[in-house]
Amino acid sequence: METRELRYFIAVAEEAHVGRAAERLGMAQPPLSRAIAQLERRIGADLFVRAPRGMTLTLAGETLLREGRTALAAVEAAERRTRRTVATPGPAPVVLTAKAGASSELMAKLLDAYAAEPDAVDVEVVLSPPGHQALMLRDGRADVAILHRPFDDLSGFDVDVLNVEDQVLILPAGHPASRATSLTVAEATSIPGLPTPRWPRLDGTYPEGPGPELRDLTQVLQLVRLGRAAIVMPESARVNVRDGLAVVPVSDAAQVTTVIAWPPQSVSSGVASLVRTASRLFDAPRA
Amino acid sequence: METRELRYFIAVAEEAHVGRAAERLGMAQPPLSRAIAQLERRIGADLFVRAPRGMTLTLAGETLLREGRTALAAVEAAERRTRRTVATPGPAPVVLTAKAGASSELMAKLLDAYAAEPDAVDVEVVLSPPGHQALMLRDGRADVAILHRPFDDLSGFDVDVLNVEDQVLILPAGHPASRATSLTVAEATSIPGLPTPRWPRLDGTYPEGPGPELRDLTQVLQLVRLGRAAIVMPESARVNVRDGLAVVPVSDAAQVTTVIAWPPQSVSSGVASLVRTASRLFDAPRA
DNA sequence: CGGCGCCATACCGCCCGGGTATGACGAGAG
DNA sequence: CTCTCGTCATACCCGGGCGGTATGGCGCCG
Repeated sequence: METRELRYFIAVAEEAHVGRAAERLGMAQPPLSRAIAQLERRIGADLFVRAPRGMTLTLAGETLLREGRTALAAVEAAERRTRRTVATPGPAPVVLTAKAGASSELMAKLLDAYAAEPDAVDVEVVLSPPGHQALMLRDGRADVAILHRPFDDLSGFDVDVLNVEDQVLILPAGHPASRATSLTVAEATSIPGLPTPRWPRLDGTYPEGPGPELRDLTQVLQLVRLGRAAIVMPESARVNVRDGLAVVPVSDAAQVTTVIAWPPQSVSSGVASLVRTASRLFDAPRA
Repeated sequence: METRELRYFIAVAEEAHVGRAAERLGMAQPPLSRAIAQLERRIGADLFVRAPRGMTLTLAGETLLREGRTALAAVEAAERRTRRTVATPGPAPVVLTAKAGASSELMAKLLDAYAAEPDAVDVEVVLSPPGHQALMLRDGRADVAILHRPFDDLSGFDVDVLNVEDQVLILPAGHPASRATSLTVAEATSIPGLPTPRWPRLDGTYPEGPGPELRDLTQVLQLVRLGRAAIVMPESARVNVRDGLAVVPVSDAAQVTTVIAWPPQSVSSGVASLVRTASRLFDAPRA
């Protein structure tokens, strides 16, 4: 199978529509139809069921979509890292990616401590939207990432645990519920008049639901301050809490684990020393 | 980058010789030369240094070889698993791979216990040469594997630890060294007249050294019995020890960890239940 | 029942990947 | 110093395949 075929397949699978997929790929519809048919013949299995409105995946198609995405990311990573190998004759800089607004205190400490190391190399920090960090690590755009269980998919990475914390509910100051000393998740997410905001999925669309659609932490906190929402977050988010906000522990929420993650078989000495610094600084239990 | 280009590059890199690589790929030399040159142009970096005798990798080339191998394996895995998804309409059978002769007792227990489970599916056991298990898992020929640290590269897999054990020296019965109650690695591998056998590397070639070249456990034990060799092995290999052999603990040898490993994002329910059975049966400390 | 939306088929042209023949170039032998 | 050999690169040709346009088949819906 060629990566071109894989790209075509993934486009059609994601759009569920040959015409739109062709447009996205910058080509005409018929050759794409033919390429998909050829792929199905070569694989020896139907990948789509042709419905009168678009196409949907078969079981085999779902397998290929899941595995093919990581495979394609691996190929892109190989190409990207090869390019970067030659670009810099000196010590290779390290690209670190993290979710904008999360673990900022921890990252500041890490970067300060690392810069003081004798073997430190340049660290380029890339703040990307929630959920994109793992993708960037998989396709070679980043060398190392700060990720959070259970939100990010850590599978396939080597990781070191940096921190484990509980979650809290952030809600408008003065709201009756803010007088509680502790809440359950069920209680926290069903307070009348304070719906849970919705975050965009990886493809930019929003899940269905009653809450407002939001894109970053600042927006959320502003909305909470206005008495229009409440949100459950790791307690390290307290550092962002100023006037107008109240915080209540959520007793039964999943613990959030902050990890530093890097691709297996990484040979970058910069990544290795950065990870070493992180483990020395934080080195939390493996919970 | 297309997988075809990647295959070509890997062939040339491994052979360090365009002519031989072309032969191995079943094509003529000139188009292969051209393909490599095109790849270098597209990547924007020299991958080889042209020497009068063959070609050697640059730094960028080494990166592409390392990352490209896993990427290519991922693409092949995607294709293979897609084929296998459709092949069987019923519950999907599971392919388990393990090193021939290793952990046989543990595997027997596991397979017996699993077969008795209510949700058990067919398990196809593939015994392959040492070191090939991880490859098979990476390229989709197997769904789950029994691996051994520190010998196998576990990076990128999800694992459960099943067993941790020390290593012992197996030597001819009656040999003076067999009267020792314990040996160090240095002592065990430098007994006059008892060289350590050499095992083939993944590509089938042998490392340099004084010991005999061998291919499987039976050969080794026979040679030891004949007084021509001695070998350090995990102590579970004692079950293979019969007349004519002696066993001495090796105090400072690395502990051997037996794990069950599977690809991340595996969705096979068969793999999941097999792993569950294994953890329940053995569930060793995570040392 | 007509029109529409969507995918498949038919057919064509051109690019590119593969083949053969040959050149360039450095190493080593004499 | 030169001849030869080994190795990779270049030149050139050919054919398959990929992408393009035009059009057909076929459910759905109005």
